[in-house]
Amino acid sequence: MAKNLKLKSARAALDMSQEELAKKTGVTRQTISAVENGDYNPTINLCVSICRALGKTLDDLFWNEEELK
Amino acid sequence: MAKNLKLKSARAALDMSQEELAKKTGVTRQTISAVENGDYNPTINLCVSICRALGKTLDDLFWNEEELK
DNA sequence: TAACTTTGTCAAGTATATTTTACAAATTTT
DNA sequence: AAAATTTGTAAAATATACTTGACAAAGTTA
Repeated sequence: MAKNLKLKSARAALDMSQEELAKKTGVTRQTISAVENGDYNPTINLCVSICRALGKTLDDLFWNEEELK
Repeated sequence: MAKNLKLKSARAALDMSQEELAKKTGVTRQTISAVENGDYNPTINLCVSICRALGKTLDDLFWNEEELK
């Protein structure tokens, strides 16, 4: 799976560490790392929590228009 | 968890059965039923597949602006 | 350069998403 | 009304999301 660079940069834009984001979303730092690196397939609830913590929407962070698999 | 009525109605608008949607998204009919009825928390990949099958985006079907939990 | 923070990763465990099989209720079609 | 299709649901099994603990590699700050 591909890295999620949109997520990574949205977090960087807020100068927030993976640990901080993890705490805000109620999940582990390792989980945030894995999501950013595309190591697996998070649940929609986690995706929504991440979006809320970063002031973004699902389409902003988890939707890729191009890759029409 | 709440029912996903946006999904249910998007599918109805295409006159597509749960079975058809299940086939298109590579998942079981029961899984589609469970997602529509809010019985659990699907993975983002499944949500994206569903969106693609219905010609919608994640924000269309899985984002609720109001409930700012 | 040395302390400190941040990030990647791994292995073993737990929780839960998804499958399979199956049956009944509800809806639609004939 | 009967036949056929669609949907809800349930129990047991499997796959995988997520946790915990831990260590090393980068990156940042003093």
